Formats: sequence, C-alpha cells, structure tokens
Amino acid sequence: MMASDVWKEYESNEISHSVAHHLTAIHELMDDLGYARVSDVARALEITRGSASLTLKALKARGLVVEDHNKFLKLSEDGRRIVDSILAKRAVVRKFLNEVLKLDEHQAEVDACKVEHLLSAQTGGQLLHFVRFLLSDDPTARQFLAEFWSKLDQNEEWQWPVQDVDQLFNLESR
Amino acid sequence: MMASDVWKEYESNEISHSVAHHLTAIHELMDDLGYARVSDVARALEITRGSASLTLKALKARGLVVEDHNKFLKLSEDGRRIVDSILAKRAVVRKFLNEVLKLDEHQAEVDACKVEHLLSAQTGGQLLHFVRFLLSDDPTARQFLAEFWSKLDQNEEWQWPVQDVDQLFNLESR
DNA sequence: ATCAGTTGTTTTATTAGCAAAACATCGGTT
DNA sequence: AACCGATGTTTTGCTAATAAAACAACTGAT
Repeated sequence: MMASDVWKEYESNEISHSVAHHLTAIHELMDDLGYARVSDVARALEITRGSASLTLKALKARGLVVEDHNKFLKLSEDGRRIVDSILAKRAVVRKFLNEVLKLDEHQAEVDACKVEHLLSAQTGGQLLHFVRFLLSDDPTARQFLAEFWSKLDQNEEWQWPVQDVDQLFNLESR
Repeated sequence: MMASDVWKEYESNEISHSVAHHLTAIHELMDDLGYARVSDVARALEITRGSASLTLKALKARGLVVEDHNKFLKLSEDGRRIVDSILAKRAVVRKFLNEVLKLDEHQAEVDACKVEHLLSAQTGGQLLHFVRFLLSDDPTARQFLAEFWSKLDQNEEWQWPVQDVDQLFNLESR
C-alpha cells in the first residue's frame, strides 16, 4: 500500500527552511556584528526588509525571537536550541558529504543546507556517532576509508538515475 | 560571511516534495492497479480530487505526465526518469539510516521521504557507492561495521542539541 | 533647520499547495 | 426514465513566503 501517512509529515515540520535560515542568520549576525536587526537579517538572506519583517514578527509571536527595547533582535532560549540543533546537523552532514563521500565543498554545503532542518534529532545523533568514528584514529575505520576511497577511484561514472531500484544493492553479490 | 547564495537554492529546486509524490504515486499505481487516474492519485496521497487535478494539470503542462484519450494518466519519459532517481535515492537513504545507523524503520522511512527529492544526483550516487561497499562481503567493511555497532551500544544517549558546533568532532582526539 | 539615507512597517500582489463546495459528466441499477 | 455513485474540473478561500511600493520615524551631515 501507499505510504500515505508518511509523506505528509513533511508539511508538519515545525521548522521550515525559511524559518531555519532566519534564525541562523540572527545567530551568525550576533557573532559577526554583535547585533541583529530586521534589516541585517534581510541583507544576510538577500530578501526585502518587508519580507523579513513579516517573518520575524511571526517568529516573535512563536517565542523564538525576542525584540530589544530598540528593535534589536535576539534568539530566545527555544530559538537558540533550534539553531544549535540545525547547525550541528548541518556540520555533520557537510562533513560526511565532503570528507567521506568526497563531494566538492559547494555541493556538500548546498545539500547539507537543504536537509539540515528536516533530519530528526535521532538521525542527526546517529549520523554524528557514525562520522566521528569513521574519521577517528581507529585503525579499522582508517583502513575501511582507505579501501572505500581506492574503490571510489576505480568506479566508473554512475549512470544515474537507475532503472531498477530493487537491483541497486544486489550487484555486489552477483 | 553569510552563505547568502546557498540557502536560496532550496526554492530553485525543480522538483518539490508535492510533485515528487504525485509522480511516484502514479508510478506505484501503475504497478498496483495497472492504471492511474486523478482520483486514484488523490486517494493515494489523501488529498482532494480538486487539489490533485490542479497539480496534475501543471505536471501535464510541464510534460512530466501524459493523459490518455480517456483521462488515464501515465508518466512521460522525463517523468519516469525523475521518479527513478527519486526512488533510488529514497532506497539508498532508507537503507543507510535503517541498516547502518540502526534507526527504526519508520524513522528511516520518514527521513528518507523528506530528503529524497532534495539530494543531488552526485550525492545520491556517492552515497550508493558508500552503502554498497559498507554492506558488502568485504571483510574490512564487515569489521568496521561490527566495531561501529558495538560502539553504538556503549554510547550514552546523546544530549541533543549540542551547544558548541566547533567541538562536535574534536572530542575523539582529546 | 533641512535634506538624505537608513530603518521598520504595512499594504498589495504573486506563487505553491492544499480544502471545500459547486458543477457537469458518465455508468450502471432499478 | 430516474436515480445513484464515481469521476474530473472549476471557483473560492486559506497559509507560507516572497516582492514591490508606499509610508513614517529616526540619524547624521551640511
């Protein structure tokens, strides 16, 4: 049967891509400039001040952003926790794509940016464990990576997309 | 500086989550029923016929779906290629999350569903190579996985989110 | 003091994606 | 023939996220 219930969970995501970047923009602006106003966020995201104003108003209403007596923005406790989890997932995914799968930095950055806010906490946590062990000093991990990378070089360019999904993983055992 | 240009590529994605599932629904309906009409797609996705009608009209205009003389829908050549690539990425991600990272099947299904249409062809391809080698008979791969899984059990439950992103990966070398 | 630039907000409009409701059409029963 | 059910479309309305434009308020330079 169709996985009818699964696909709709996409919409039910509490944090949209846009919201994720409004929040992380505030975080980075605080680091870089020491403050973050509506205009700064708009500039950082390259959207109009009007758009940023509306989105940030909603985020204030949701309690993720708080406003100073003089229009200076700050992340709330909840907002900061969300930003932390997003940045952590982004860092893990980027590192995995770039340093393990050997995708170029831009591609890794773009793909990590696309999925960072969608991954569950469990998935992010497990992926972190995995990547940390994979890139550790452990000799087994080192040997495994060395073998994988040497195999990567031998691999012919993959003809993507693939016709038969069922045979994606059987090829090794033929 | 802010990665201002990167985050907007999300919107510029040619295939939205909704479109991805309209297309894959047609694919699965063809397999299961032998045909796919507007109502069948709507039922499969649990949306109204009106919504499906509008979305599918747009997909016909984009040349991804073609309509029979009697309102029967079919994927075009382009539509099929897109579905193939999406299903392949979904399968790879699901397998990685479930069989390597040991996330439960539902979580793996949900997260794979969320990111399947967002991953680039390159990322999907590299991930496929990685997972195939990881789950192959290769003794190094087997040993690596065994060690990882035994470490997983020892791991204390991760306190997520994380405060300091910079130290996510330094912990191993301290 | 005036003028220019920056800032924040609001209003109007657009797009994607949905629901709800009205409508027309077709197929089969009775 | 009349009715019922399923189907497909269209219209209207909603939300999120944007742009564009108008507007008000503040800041600083001259």
